[in-house]
Amino acid sequence: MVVPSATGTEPRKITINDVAKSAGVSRQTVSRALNDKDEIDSVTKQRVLDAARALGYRPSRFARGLVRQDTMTIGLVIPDLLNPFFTEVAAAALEAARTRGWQVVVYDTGDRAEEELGTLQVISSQVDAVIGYFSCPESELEKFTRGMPVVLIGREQRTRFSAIQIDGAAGVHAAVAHLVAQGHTRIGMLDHHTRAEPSIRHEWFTTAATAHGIEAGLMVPADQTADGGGSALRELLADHPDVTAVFTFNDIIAIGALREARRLGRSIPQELAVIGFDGLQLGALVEPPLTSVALDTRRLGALAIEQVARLLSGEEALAADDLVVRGELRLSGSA
Amino acid sequence: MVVPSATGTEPRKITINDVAKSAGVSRQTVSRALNDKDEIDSVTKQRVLDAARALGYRPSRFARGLVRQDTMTIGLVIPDLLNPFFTEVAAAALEAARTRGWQVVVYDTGDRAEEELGTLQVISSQVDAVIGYFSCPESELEKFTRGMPVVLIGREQRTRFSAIQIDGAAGVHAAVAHLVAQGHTRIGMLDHHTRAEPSIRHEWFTTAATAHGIEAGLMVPADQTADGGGSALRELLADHPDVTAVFTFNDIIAIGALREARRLGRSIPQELAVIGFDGLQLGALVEPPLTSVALDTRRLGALAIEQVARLLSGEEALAADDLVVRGELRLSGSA
DNA sequence: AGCGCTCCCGTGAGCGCTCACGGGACTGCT
DNA sequence: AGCAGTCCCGTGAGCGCTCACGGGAGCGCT
Repeated sequence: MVVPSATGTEPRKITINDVAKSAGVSRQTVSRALNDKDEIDSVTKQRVLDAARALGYRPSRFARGLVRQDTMTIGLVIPDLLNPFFTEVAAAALEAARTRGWQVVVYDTGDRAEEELGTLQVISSQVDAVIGYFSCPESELEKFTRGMPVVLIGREQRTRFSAIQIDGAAGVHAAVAHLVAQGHTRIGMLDHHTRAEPSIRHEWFTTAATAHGIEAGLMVPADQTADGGGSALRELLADHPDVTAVFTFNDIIAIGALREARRLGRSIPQELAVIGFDGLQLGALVEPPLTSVALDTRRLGALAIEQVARLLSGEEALAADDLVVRGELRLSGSA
Repeated sequence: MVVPSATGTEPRKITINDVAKSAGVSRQTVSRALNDKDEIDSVTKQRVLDAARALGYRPSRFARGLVRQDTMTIGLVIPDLLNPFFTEVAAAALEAARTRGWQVVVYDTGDRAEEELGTLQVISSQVDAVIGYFSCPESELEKFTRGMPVVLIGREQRTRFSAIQIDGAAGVHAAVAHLVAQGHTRIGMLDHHTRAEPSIRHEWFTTAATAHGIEAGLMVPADQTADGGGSALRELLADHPDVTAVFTFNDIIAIGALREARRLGRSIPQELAVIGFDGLQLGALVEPPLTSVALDTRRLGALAIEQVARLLSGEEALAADDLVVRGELRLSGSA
């Protein structure tokens, strides 16, 4: 019952030897009691357990980990846990890791690319592998992860690392096809506000659009927030009032656009159809529910963990072609 | 450049001694090179670094942790990362932990109370402290966390553990006051669907309601989902068509109610005012934006980490009265 | 009595690393 | 030449734990 808390004085760590001495046995016997091993008398075992409890003993995970090489800890690095997409990815990774009994240390870089390197440096000496969504150049990544399995998420270009690729080409094509079938001919896109070049999702959009013989130049960059989506939509409609449908970089932007459309008095989907990307659960909460090119985030997490497992065990790693999550059009109320 | 991956054969761990041998120095010199210590020639240092890289050496966190007692890892146990409230709590805790250079291992029990014990058992030998939202009885908690600092979140009754208390009394009072000021007299509540007794939030509501001289008996239990909120609202309105305002257990339920109200053709807030609880960021995404009794989740996370720090260092712990996060009415479009 | 067996328990070794110390080689000074 | 001082580098010890082994005590059997 008495848990001796360190009261300002030297909180010397209680070791297995202290317990052994207190119980009048050897450290090995203590170890046996604690780990539920066989070769121990049940009376002795209870005595040891009591002593351990009385002293407030807790085994050192370091010492144990040093001798038993079984605990696996992987680091999950994401830009922003509050971004629902990454929340879903994280939840999926946690779930997949749990089935293997792995620990997951989560690092949120707060959308600051410069934090990535610091995080990576810390991480590199704390985990057995890394799963993450990085924006820093590959060379930097490589520098801090020497010899450690790394699985990237949503990295567009092929790298020397494993990467779970997100392929939305077919899904976006289906989305545009759907809009065209509904009679839309003027379709805009609210892209992600990247520095220079448009996103790969924009590429998918333009290919799909031209394949359907419609103009694909109606693009406005948007901040990756609901507000960003809203103002981008306003901007788009101001320049091109004849636009009747928009495809967005992701669901957050789409939801912002949805909200803005309502404020502008445009009914959805009659006067403006909206299709997002990601397929967040969140999309079902807004009204009307969001049509989206959905990603299977659970599969994404499972794939990442699976690949880490293979890299770690030296098994044959999954080929790049198997590490793909494809977007799939999920029809709902907004288009 | 060559990173010798374990190719099916015995993936023997490369130790500091291997690097030392390869570089023709002692292990201590290797340690010096890797840890950026002083007493080493820069040429030697480079040679060691090259050797380490060539061998794909990565220091063992266990061995390092065993001798340097500085890395702190805390476990964060939450029922469901996909529940936005817990996402915010987790993000806040991560942020607060980061400023201290602590690692955070996240465990998602998937809303299954029986998982809590298993998780706790694993956790108890893997982290230095636990922050979590548990539903299991205190006695069970105690059994698995002997001698380990534990900080609970939102635990209603006082326990022998530290707990960050959520006090919504004043906020809920303000919410009811606001509704009354708007002329509402028939105010319902969509409570959390607990087993037996109503939630403490419901208590706050009834006290606030009776204080304003209005009937507080209009309660319907709801699943903690948007759909749950929707059907609970439908049920409430079916039984009591004269209800013009609802207070909900949390924002998710409120958002579901909002959606359902729209479907029923009730305009918000004119024909139905809705006030939620939690103050999720999510509330700003729906239309109209949600009025809510908001919790400062960042403060919640910071408090939890702060308390853990004190428990860990043996400093004087924060008193229960300081470990309170108070709900505050945040007015928005829905009421 | 002697053997083998089971049931407990303890001892040495070692996991991979860092800390404290010691000591050689070289410099510059008296 | 002799000495202190600086700059490197290596050696023992030990962090706290588990594994492999050895061995004593007690039993029943031939």
